[in-house]
Amino acid sequence: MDVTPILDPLNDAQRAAVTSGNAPALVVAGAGSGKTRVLVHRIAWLCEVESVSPFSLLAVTFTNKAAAEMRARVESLLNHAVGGMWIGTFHGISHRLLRTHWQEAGLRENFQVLDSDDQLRLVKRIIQDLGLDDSKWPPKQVCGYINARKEEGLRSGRLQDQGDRTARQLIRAYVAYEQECERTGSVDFAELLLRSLELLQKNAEILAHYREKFRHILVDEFQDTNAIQYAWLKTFAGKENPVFAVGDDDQSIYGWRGARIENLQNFERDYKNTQVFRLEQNYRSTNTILSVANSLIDNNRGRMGKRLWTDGAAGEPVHLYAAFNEQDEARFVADRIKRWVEAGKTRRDDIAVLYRSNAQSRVFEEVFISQGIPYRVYGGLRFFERAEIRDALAYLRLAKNPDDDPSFERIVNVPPRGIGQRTMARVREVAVRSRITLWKAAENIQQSDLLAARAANALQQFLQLMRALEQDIQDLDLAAQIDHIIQASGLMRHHGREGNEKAESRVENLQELVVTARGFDLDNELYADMQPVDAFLVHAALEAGEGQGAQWDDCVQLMTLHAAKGLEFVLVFIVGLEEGLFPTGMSLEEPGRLEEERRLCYVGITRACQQLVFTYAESRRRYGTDSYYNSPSRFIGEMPPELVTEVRPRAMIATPVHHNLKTSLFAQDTGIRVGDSVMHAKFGKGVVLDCEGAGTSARVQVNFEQKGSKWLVLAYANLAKLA
DNA sequence: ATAAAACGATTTTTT
DNA sequence: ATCGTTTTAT
Repeated sequence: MDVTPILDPLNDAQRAAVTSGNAPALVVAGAGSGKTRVLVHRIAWLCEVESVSPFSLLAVTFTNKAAAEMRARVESLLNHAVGGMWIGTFHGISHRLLRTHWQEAGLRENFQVLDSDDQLRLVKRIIQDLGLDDSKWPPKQVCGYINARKEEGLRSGRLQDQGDRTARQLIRAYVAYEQECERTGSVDFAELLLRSLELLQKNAEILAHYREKFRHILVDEFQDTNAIQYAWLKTFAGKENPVFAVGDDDQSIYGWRGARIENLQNFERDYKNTQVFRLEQNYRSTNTILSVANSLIDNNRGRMGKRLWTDGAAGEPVHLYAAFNEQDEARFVADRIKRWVEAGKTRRDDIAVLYRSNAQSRVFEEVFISQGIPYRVYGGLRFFERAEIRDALAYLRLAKNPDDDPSFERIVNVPPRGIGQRTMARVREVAVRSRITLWKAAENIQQSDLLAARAANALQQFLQLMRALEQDIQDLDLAAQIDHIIQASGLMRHHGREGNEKAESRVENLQELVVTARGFDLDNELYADMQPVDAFLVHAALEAGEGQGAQWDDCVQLMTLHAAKGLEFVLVFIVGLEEGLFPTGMSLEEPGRLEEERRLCYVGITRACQQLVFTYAESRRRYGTDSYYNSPSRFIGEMPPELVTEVRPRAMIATPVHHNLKTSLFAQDTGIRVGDSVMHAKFGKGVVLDCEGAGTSARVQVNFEQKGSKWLVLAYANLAKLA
């Protein structure tokens, strides 16, 4: 057995972890220390050297992306596919367990997954049905309450109000919510975990089977596990199967959504004979950047203790720029970016601008557009979260299963077909009273005189449409089914009719859905034994897809600090480093919250490979009002002053200059810029008023002589420039 | 059913 | 300021 490829690329600490014995192992892996590499090589080591079958491995991650990357890297290292190995997210694996053991789990065979949007809709309705005022009981908060209880493993039946009136109503809502989920066969994200945990706890045979099966359990990002995920892992492990957990307490930034850093800190106590490995050698950043990071994070208490080091170069000092206001801040960043790119030091996509809150991206976008810097903003709605996509999938679901109430609710009047709130209230009433689904209620209600003729007729039409859809798609493949549905349901016509550019993008998204379905890869352990349609629907529910379809060519990356975790860039700007913004004002009351902000800053710093730049603005407009005399973030003061150089690139005081003339970066490709006269095949002659975005998403606003002002996607518009 | 007007929230986000 | 949601008016 040649172990060279497995062990050679590793340093001593990594190798010790990878080759450790059968005991529980905790790998405290600093930023950029090769955490994924250790997991991947550990798997390879177990398979190749310890002769552990891939079928005996369970590897758990938080995101689909991480799971996919791990699988790809294992396969590339081993040089063959590892089909039987369970690599997936907590939710994906739980889902698979529940599909396999739906009976024992007390579910129906075709139970469906509610994503957060579905869940919120349901909770909204329940609050209404309970006669609660939704301004006093915000659905989001009730949702949060339910999820938090589930994540603590608490079902509604076990909760007591203890005379607390608020708690009483929340519990009422939780009870009703659980009943609705039961009635409709729905399982939300937290339920996937809780239900699969209960499945194992209540079924000795099933538990024994999986404990026998999974001899090794590997977990990524262990510091992000919540209470239920921790219990879930512990249940799989039992006494016999070692857990190999990798994580970094200093990068725990999701405490606010239930992640428990203590899970990492208490690992040794919970698992006897744990071996702890520390990965402290960093392969990403300069020594200066690491010193700044180390020094900052030293201000946190109760750390497991870790000090990053590198045998690489010292690197440039970190730069700090005190901006006059947020425009000045963005202009400074744009200026620096231009200099780096023009000097040929990096590509633009190796540059990131990191901020605390999404709202901060705006000013950067405006300035980047005016300066012709292509950029990409992360975040926002992802593909499967878009309303039109969800509508289309709801049609598909309902056609397959008329008893799918959430889907029924969603599309019964989309596009509008005269089935309003009044009609639906009646249908719901019948459904609840007779304990039947909405579909059956809608069928039955025809025989009663509960509905006016017009409403009854509209409802009848809808039922017929769905029956026809079900018939029509029976013999089609997945992509053809979706194609047929978006046409025959009227969704396509509905969006096509509007003609504005938002509607146009919805039409494009629907077309893209067909393409996505065509390219859908069923070949995944987690979709074993499923029909393509069902697998696709699960895929849509469990994986929201990329934020922005295609990776555009060479764009500066704009994202929140949270979104940056796990990524690296040659040049990193951390902007908005002001007290009250970062750390955010809301974190100041609780010391624990402030420490999480500090870890967030640490995460940001350790994204940088070569150069790190901090900025803050002395005055900034937020929520429509200006704040003046902002103090620099305390985090700056917690770094070694000799490593942080304050820069003043402009001798003069920056006067905000309002250039409304936007010079366009697309000028390079098309020669089109603001103010030009252009010709369009359909709309005729017009003048370019505005532009935004970059690359394939670049759009221009054109004022046409005949048709008025329109936004057009440059890539599709085929504009000809007039002399 | 559609559009205008009023209202309200506004840290971070995956599944 | 701005965006999404809900209410109200046509």
